This record gives sequence, C-alpha cells and structure tokens, in this order.
Amino acid sequence: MSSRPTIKEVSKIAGVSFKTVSRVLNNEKHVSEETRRRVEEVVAQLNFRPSHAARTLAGRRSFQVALLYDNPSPYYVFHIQAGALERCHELGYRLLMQPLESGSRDLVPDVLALVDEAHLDGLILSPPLTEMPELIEALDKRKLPYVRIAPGLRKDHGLATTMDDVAAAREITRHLIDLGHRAIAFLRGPESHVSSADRLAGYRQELEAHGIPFDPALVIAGDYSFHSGGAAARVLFAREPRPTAIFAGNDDMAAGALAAAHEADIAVPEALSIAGFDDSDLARAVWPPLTTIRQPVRELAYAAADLMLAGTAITPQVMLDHELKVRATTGPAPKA
Amino acid sequence: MSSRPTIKEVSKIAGVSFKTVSRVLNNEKHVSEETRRRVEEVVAQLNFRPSHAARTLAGRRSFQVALLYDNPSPYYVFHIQAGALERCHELGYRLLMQPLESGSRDLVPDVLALVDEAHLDGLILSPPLTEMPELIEALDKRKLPYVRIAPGLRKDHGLATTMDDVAAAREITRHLIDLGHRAIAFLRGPESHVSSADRLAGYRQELEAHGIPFDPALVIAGDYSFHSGGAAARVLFAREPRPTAIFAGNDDMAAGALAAAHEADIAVPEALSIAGFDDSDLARAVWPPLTTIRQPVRELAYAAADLMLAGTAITPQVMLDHELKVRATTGPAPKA
DNA sequence: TATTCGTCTGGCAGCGCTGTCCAAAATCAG
DNA sequence: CTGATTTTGGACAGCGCTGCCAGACGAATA
Repeated sequence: MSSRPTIKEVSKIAGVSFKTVSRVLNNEKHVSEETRRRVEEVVAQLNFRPSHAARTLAGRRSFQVALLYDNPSPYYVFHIQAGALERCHELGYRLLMQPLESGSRDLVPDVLALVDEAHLDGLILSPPLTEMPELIEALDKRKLPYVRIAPGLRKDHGLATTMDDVAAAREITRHLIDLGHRAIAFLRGPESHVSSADRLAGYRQELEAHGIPFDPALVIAGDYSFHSGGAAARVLFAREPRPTAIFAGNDDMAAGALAAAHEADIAVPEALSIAGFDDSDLARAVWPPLTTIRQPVRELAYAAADLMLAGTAITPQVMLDHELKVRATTGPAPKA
Repeated sequence: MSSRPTIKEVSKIAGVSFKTVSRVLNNEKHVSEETRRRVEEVVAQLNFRPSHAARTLAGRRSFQVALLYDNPSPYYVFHIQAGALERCHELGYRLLMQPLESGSRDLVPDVLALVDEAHLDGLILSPPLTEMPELIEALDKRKLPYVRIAPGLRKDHGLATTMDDVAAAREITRHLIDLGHRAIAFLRGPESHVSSADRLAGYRQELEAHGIPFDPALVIAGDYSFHSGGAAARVLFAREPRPTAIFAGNDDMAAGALAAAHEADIAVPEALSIAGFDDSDLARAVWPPLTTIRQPVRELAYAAADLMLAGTAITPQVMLDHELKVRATTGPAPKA
C-alpha cells in the first residue's frame, strides 16, 4: 500500500505549519487568501485526503451519521438510502447503513454500541424504527441528534420529515368513490407500521364524508407483503356480494391482490378496481399498471438528512407532497 | 453526550494495564484465562466499546471495507448489500456503501480518495464496476485487496465470486426448445454489463446444439430496464412471423415484454412464452409469474466478503449455483 | 546449578489530526 | 509615534487505541 501523504507533508511542501493546513481543510478563518490558495494547490497536487479516523479522534465531531432501517422492501430501502446518502455527501458527512431487527431485545444497546464505536454525530430513523419508544427515549437521554422519517407516533416530537398519509388515503378513496364505488375494501399493513393506521383513518374519513358507512368487515389485515395481498384478496373474492374496489395499504399488497384477481379471472379494472400506495417499481411493472399514491421516499430521506445536519428548515417537522397517480387498475364501478 | 468509557478506565477498574485490556479486546494470546475473564466482565459491565477511529489510527487495519455499486436495480443492490453486510458483520468488519457512476471521469480518483480517507482494508466490486480496467489496474498497483462479484471480463483475475451465466442461459434456452419453440428472441442488456454477453453466448450455443441456426435479427438490444423490454417486445410483435418465445436478459426487461404482450393482447404463455433472468421480486409479482433463472445475488455477495476477509475458499474464484425456476410465462409453442 | 526458553504483563511511542494557547506581524486609534 | 487591537500562523498536548520492546516469572533443558 503506497503510503498516503499526511498533513505534515503537505505543510512542508506548502511552506507553512501543519496547523495552517488543518485550518484550510476545515475552512476556518484567519488564513490569508494567498496562503489558502497555496495550500489548496499542494493538496490537489498530492491528492491528499485527510484521515477520517484522525479527524474523528482528535475533533469533537466524526462527520458520520447512520441510517437505521428494518424494512423488507428493496425499493423502499434503496430510495431511502439514496436520498440520505445524497444529502450527507453534499454536506461532507459519511452515512453508515444499519439494518436492524425492530423486534430484537438488544435493539437499543446495539444502536448505542454503534453510536459509541463510530462516534456518530446523529441518526436517521426510518419506519418502523421510528415508533420504538425505548429507542427514542434512549436517544433523547443521550442527547444524540436524530431525525425520524415518516414517524407515525408522536409526530410533533423532535425532528421529522413526513407526508400526509391521512390526506393521501382520502384522495385515493375519493378517487374510487368518484368512480362510483361504494363497497371498497381496505388492506391494511402490519401494526408496527403506524402509517398503515393513518391510511386506514383517511380511508374511513373519506368514506364517512361521503355518507358511506364504514364497514369493519371490509378491512383485512396484511403485512405489506405481496403474498398477504393475495391472501386478503381471496378472502374478499369469496364474499357475496364482492367489493368492487380494493385499496391496498401499499403496492406490494396491491400487486398481490391484482395477481389473485388474474388468477380468479376477475377483470381489472372492469369488474374490480385496485389501488395501491407508494408508487414503487412494481406499480409500473404489473399489468395493468397500478393506480397508486406517489410517496416521496427519496425526498423524505434527503430532507431528513438536511434537517439534522444543515437545519435549513425553520420548523422541526417538514411535510412533503404526495401525488395521486391514476393509472389503469381503477375504473368505473361495474353496474350492479 | 454522556462521555463513553475508554480503555484506560476499563483497565483501572479491572486492575490491569490498559495494554492488557487491548489484548483481551483483540483476542490476542498471552493473557491468562483469569485476567481475560476479569477484563471481559468489566467491559460488559461498563458497556465499553472500543473507538473504531482510534483503532484505525493506531493499528495497521481499519476493519472497514466498501461495497462499490452502480446499479439502478433496487432489488439487486438491496441483496448485494444484505449479503456483504452479513458476512462483514460476522467477521467484525464495517461495510461502507458507495454508489458510483461508472461513466464518471473521476471514478478512479474518487475510489482512491475513499480508500485513503477511510483507510479501507479492501473493496467489493459489483457489476458493472467489475469491468473497469482502469479501476482494476489502480487497485492492483495499490496492492489493495478486492473481490469482484460476477465479473464478466478477466474472470480468472484476482478474487471473484461468480455464477455460470453461459450455462444458465443454455438451460433456459433448452427449456424453451424442449417446449417446442424454434423462433426464440433474445433481449440483451447494455454493453457495460458483460453478463449480458455471456447470456447471449449461452443462448446461441444451446440453439446451435439443437441444430437451430442463430438469427441475429432475433437479438434486440435493451438496457436492462422495464421500459426497454417493452420497446424491444413491440419491435418483435411487428414481425411476421412473430417469434413464439422471448428470452430476456433480466427480469425487468421480461416484465416489460410481458406488459407489452398484455397490451397487444397476446396471450402468455399460450401464444407467446417469456423467460427472464434473476428471479427478482418482479418475477413473482407480475402475472403470470415469470419463468426465470434464480441468480444467487445475496450469496454471491456473502461469498465475496468471505473470500476477501476470511479467505476460506481454496480457490480464488468461487462459483455458485443458479436454478431454473419454471413458472407460468412459458408453455408449449403454439401450433404453426 | 546455570542457561535457555516460553508465557504473561506493563511501558511507551506514535498513528494524523483538532483544540487551545501564544507569538509575531499587520492594522488601527489617539 | 506609541499603544491597543486584529489578523495570521506556529507550538504543543492529546484524542484512544495498537505495535514494539522489555521485564518478570516459572518451566524446561543442558
């Protein structure tokens, strides 16, 4: 391994003390323009990169944060990572990826261990880790900065980026109602994901706003998986009369329901409308393409990193817009 | 931030020198059982975690490696990460995720900068970064350990984990031929992904092994995207006679072709068979479920990390098994 | 018994930076 | 022109560990 240059070598060549080089690297003041330029030249020429480990050890900050997640969806994780990574990179921070098991007994100690080991400057939490009270408390007690992405509980606590799940669910429900549907089923996600309860609430509110009574029998529990969507749909298909529309709490379950409909030879959207939530890759890959809500996953993560590291926003909670994507799985309700 | 304990505090409480604590932490020998136990007790009790930064700075190794990728597929990236992360974690290494742009002029300098900054002990490369000659050369020159996952070029160079793309493509082609198909189209991926050329070679070999002449007109170039699969399929649909089967170089393109078939009202698999490659999430989410090759993505990454860090395998190149997954998009060729 | 060896332990330098304090030079005020 | 202030740059300690060396001790060998 060809030995990398150090700050001292840079300083020697530039003809200044190594402390001055440090000042230039950290963009501190009290360095003349002329000196700064000279140092920067040498840095570029030597291709010098300060040792992250040394900065961490010597300084108060590590310029490292971690993204904690426990989500089985590649789509979701990929985009959360991409958004957070982008903002961290722009701000000169390194982002550590930390998949976790939210059910684990050791969740809190494990996170704290990571924080200590890596001297973390902060933490980005994504659902469902946003809802773990012990974790939140531990971080608060430690006074460790953190942001939550799309928290379901205690939405006004600390830093958070969110979207309006209730309003989005109302929109998609209204879309279905406007198409003439009255018997609309809702496929909810796991309890641990509070977003799913919000979506249920929006569904219910919109129904009632249109004078359609809420029927608990039309709400089927799933776990956000493709498989559970299919299972739930088959339960509904056995009912008489069959609901004319299904609103699934996420795209995976909607795709599962859609596949089940194909299997049962139920025409979509002619005989059955299906709507999802997320606008994941799946939404465009299935046939017909799925009507869904575009959730700004990547942007939520970008904004979260920004909120924690740059603190650009005035309010501790930022809400981003969603968008109803009407595609081809929803259509007019069939004539009874 | 409550100040974390240091190795010195541990040593004071345990009544040994801090050097001895260091020995225990690093599992070095020349520590009596008794002493070791005592130190470990104190470590557990204080919840002590050694500072990664300090170990990196003081020692020869950083226990950090990076995973480099430039792949738009959430599915692929997620599983590559998961596999590599798992093995790294088991071996006490930290894994940094580094998305890159393989087209970038600064690719090599950027990677080298990361290596320096983070004192990386090694690098895991995934396609298409496995095929960048400048990168490989730079790493070789630096004598930096690295593994390539599924390299297409120079497969016998250095450490690598692979699967047999040629054989897999032959299998799936044979499956199609066995079903009576003769006019089989192949949707190839982008040039940068050499795997796609291997799959084409396998397709061609198997065709010729069965006495079916290879027809270049049946090979359509795509870019591994859903969209390009649809576009390619539409080109084929305009042909007379239409091919009876399509073998797509990956699942995304297969899904695109499938959607195009639905759109053109071509029954799958009755009038057209479609096969993919990867066995990604999509393969089971589309309708009908896709016949494809299961690519052991996660295992490839796991083995790659193992190869580089533990060096368990005897050979520098490890090949893992694929599996033909016959599902519902392939069926007997229609009677002419 | 004298000598070598292996096992266990501690001392100390130093990894490459940042934080703090201090000195010299440049600028300003009176 | 002197003294006070600001700007600029250097000296030095020390962050929390690991690497290397040396010393103490008991066991094995000559």
